[in-house]
Amino acid sequence: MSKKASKSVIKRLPVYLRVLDNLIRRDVEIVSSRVLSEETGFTAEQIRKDLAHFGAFGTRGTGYNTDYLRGKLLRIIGLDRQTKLVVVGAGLLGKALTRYNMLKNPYVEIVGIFDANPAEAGHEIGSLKIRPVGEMPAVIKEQQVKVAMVSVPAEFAQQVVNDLVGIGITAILNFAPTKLKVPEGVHVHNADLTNELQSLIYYVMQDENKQLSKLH
Amino acid sequence: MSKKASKSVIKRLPVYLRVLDNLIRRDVEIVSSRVLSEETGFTAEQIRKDLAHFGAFGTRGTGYNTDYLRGKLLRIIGLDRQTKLVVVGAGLLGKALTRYNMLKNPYVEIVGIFDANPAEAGHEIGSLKIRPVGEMPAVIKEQQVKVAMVSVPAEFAQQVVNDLVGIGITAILNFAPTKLKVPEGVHVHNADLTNELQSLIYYVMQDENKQLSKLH
DNA sequence: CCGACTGTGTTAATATATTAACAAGGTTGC
DNA sequence: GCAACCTTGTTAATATATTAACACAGTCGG
Repeated sequence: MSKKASKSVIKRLPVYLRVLDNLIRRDVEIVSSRVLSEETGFTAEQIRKDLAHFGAFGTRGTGYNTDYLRGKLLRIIGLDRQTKLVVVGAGLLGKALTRYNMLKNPYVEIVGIFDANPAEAGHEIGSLKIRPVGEMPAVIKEQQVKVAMVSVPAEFAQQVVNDLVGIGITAILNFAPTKLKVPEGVHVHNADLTNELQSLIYYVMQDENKQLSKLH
Repeated sequence: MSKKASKSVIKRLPVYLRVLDNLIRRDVEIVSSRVLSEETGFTAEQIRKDLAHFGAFGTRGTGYNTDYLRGKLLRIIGLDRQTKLVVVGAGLLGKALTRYNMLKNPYVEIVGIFDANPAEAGHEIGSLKIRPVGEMPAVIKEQQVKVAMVSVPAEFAQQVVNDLVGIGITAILNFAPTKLKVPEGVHVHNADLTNELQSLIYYVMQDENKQLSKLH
């Protein structure tokens, strides 16, 4: 354990958490790194090493107690208390993100979804009303929200983010296909869906070229 | 150049492409690795190295011709011909993905969006009608589609993917929060939006803990 | 045409991440 | 309570990725 965990490790923790949630739902009480490997796609060695960064959570000869490990992971990631967040941009993607997290992600609480288009305001997603962006600062300040998901068109993203940072947001999950400039200390994770698709296409094309060259 | 490019490099190529598209739209003809660095967030050294994997595309003392480099990147990624793809699952996310790519991603052509729910069938996204999944095999086979985006609920994802692979799909962008089992040779990229959010929260909590410990 | 400058492409050095190997701890059956 | 068997946690070896350094090629002003 001890020395700080690297980015790659942190990215895998939520995967472990999800698998544990599923195992617990199926009343599995003990799990080995090998089974976790099958469920996650990462190697068993890597999983053991990842977990060892934060402590010794398993029992030699047996494996990991699912419930106990889940609790530890929640604490490590910081999900042991519900994180409040807002969604900016109530297009199809913003709505999808909001509804999905409300229904399926118990570790976060969406306290507001906002849109610049007044026509959207008033529409409901689950029990949550879409509100005009003008009301956003008050909500974020009052509830001391730190995390925002941004799903506005690329051309508005930087301005929106400037505003968010100005009223106390320190972490942004950015779905707009654009590089955001933020002050030191503000975290931005980019979730550019087009990039994922395009790099996937690279591998498809590699295969096709390989097939073609075999014909010679 | 020569020896094959690594995954990390491939993931950055679409970012370069997007930035180049933007520069060309603004009639910028020449760009240096330093400017690309500002626009992408990657270091200039890394950008030069990435591009050098595939050839020498720049001019020393000057920089890169935007139009020329864009053409090279398209060819490298495999986007020089429109890639056909299907979307399976016409929930909010599936609709968002479909509409976004139809409007903003000229490098792919969505040839069908399918949903198991008959109530969805007939609804239109842009000019594309949502169709029942029963019609999916015919479309994929006739048009020889190789790439699919899967945005169905997690519990159906594996079955859907089995079907897709059976009718010729070799690359899948998976939005369902589940590990997919696929035969050798089929590419799966996972775009789990919850994971991104949760690892972001990790960093927020790290900061907050740091703040707290400062008070002592 | 020459010297100062700019920015690429390549090679070397460093850091990060993954894989492998194994010792130590724990369990189970007899 | 001992022997055979598991599975973790740790340390060592390997591979990948990033950063730094710089030689080389081209431009520009005079």
